[in-house]
Amino acid sequence: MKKKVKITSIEVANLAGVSQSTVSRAFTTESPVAKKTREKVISIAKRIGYQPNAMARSLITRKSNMVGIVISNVTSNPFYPEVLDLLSRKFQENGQKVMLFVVHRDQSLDDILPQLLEYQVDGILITAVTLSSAMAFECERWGTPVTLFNRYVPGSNASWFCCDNIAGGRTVGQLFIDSELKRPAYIAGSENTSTSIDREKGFMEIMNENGIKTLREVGNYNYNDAYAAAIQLVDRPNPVDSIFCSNDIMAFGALDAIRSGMDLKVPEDVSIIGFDDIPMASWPSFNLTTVRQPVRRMVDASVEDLISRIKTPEKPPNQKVIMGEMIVRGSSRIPSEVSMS
Amino acid sequence: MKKKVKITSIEVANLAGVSQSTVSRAFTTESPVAKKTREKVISIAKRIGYQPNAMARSLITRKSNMVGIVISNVTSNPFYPEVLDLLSRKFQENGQKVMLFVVHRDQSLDDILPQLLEYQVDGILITAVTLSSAMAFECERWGTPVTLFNRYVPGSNASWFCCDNIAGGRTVGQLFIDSELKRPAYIAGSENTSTSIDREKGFMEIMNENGIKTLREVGNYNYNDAYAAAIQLVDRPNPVDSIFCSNDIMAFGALDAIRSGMDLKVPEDVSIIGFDDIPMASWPSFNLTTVRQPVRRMVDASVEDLISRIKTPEKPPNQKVIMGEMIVRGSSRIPSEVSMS
DNA sequence: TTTACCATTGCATAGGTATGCAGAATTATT
DNA sequence: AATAATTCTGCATACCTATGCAATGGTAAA
Repeated sequence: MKKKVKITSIEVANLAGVSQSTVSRAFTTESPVAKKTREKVISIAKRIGYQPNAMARSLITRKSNMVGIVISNVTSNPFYPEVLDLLSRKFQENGQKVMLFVVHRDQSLDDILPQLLEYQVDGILITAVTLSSAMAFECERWGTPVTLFNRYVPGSNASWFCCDNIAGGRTVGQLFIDSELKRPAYIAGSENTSTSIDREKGFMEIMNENGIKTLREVGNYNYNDAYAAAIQLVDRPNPVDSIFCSNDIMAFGALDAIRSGMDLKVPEDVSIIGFDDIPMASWPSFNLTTVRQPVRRMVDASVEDLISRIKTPEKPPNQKVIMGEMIVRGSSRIPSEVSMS
Repeated sequence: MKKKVKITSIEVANLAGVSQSTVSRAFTTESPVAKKTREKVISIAKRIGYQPNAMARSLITRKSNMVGIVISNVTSNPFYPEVLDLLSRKFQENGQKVMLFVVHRDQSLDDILPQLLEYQVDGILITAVTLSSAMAFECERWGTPVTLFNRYVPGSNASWFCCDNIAGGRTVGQLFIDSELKRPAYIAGSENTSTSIDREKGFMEIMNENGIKTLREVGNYNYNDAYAAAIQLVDRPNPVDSIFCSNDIMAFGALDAIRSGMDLKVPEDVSIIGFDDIPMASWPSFNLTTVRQPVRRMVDASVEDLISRIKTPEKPPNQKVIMGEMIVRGSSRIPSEVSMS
């Protein structure tokens, strides 16, 4: 339909009566060009619809101004769309384009990272996905900085920023104990994720310290599995009186299971606490007590880290744990005055 | 920390004792290379960690194998993360990388499209964002095909694929009428979106045909505004008995407003119907009657259209409307036998 | 054995921009 | 007005890979 002729800087140069170099310089802010010349070039460029070719530029500057974002669980947990939104916005503000990969369970990072490296991304941000140390090494060899969001890799020199999941788990446990709940349970997310493992660890620590036996089910970070798990925990001889779910979505599943499925009351019969504090948690239907992840700060820290390591490759990686905040709403019993020491 | 030396095809060539051309050909499936040579090259490449530079390749082939996805509402409506997930997966399956832009209300497409064109994307897919005809023209001039998902631009020659929003609105209206509801209302999304306008149009058509007066509020496609709007509609002398919300998230807001806010019953006092059928709609807490958008088919159609127009630029654009499906659940009164003709 | 033919390979160049260096044009200095 | 100091500009080249064309080698046909 249309002439597929790409307009190059040379044509602009010819029309403006200058050299190609000058056109190039006109489009680079710091380059030395007479103000008048630049204006002429820019105006002609606009008229004929010229735009610099980022590929050619990247080839020579060795900077693509692209970062790779690898993410998963975008549909199963509303927390991650929010993360993606914030990440993407922040990268844009810093002049970085985003190459996105949404990973599914049937895919491995090992197939995705090479594609990112092939496109010369300046850095890679990985969230909700576990990075193998082999791949971490591959990126290191390639000289591309990697930052993990809410995951970590022990051996590597990737940066990472996590919510303090262990502390979060402890806080929840402590709240249950202060509320004199005696039969707690934990519904795990996906078994091999550090987030679920750490939240469980903190929670169980507190329970062990207080000599309280704790049940455990697996909800795979999704609503339906958590719904079923909650039924298991309650529909038994010695039902639990409190459930800590490793994320909010599962907490909703548990809530619905307890209320609609079992026809019990929350928090009178069962206290339920989640993790994330996604926007829905504050909706009247759920009114969920939960641990708020400091998304903004985690995003800011991650992006700033990655960008600074792109600018200064010799910088060492950063690793930081950021505290969450307990948000008490109506789905959990409140500690009575008496029981508070 | 690391030597930032990029490994090029020339080094592989030297080590393998072949020319750079041969290395290049070894990495291109259809190129004529002796099987043995290719194996040697590949193995050496793997050993020293060589990967072709996609930028350089794109420069010469004039194909970036990247498409741009422009999206918004990623956090406010769970429908769009799902769309993004499916789109991204489908593009990946077709060997296209995705450059992502998440647009916010304070941003204009006019700033974003040039960035995509600068990076030589082979095509652009826009969803949840309105494209100005000026920008449509700009892409056309550049020779880059554009496909719209759930939006359309009257004048342009962009492709678009929409759910049949008018028909969806009519179906909802008809259901209310069959259920003998007499005081219906519509809660609009964002005023200037074609989706909200069309759903309203279909709904109002039916109401007008039946001579039923219909109230109207605006919910801006978000939970809180719809919550407030629903209160308005019910907390008044002559309260409504049925509400059609332009998407599911607003329907949840309306539900919570009616039940928690006003302490009324759904569907006994008020019937509520949404649009989208996001996964949450089937949760027991909501159990929402809604119009399911045929996401899969819309995604498949959009991606296939864009890819085919990338391969064959002279192909004319496609425009198609795809029917949704009414999913009846518990939030709406069911037509009695008697009232069915 | 000679000729024809096919499968591989290398050479040379193109794709569009950025940048060091040197020359040209302009301004400041005396 | 002449010279020195700046500011601009153009030339030539590099970035890395893909590909048309010609040359090479080898094999099959005669």
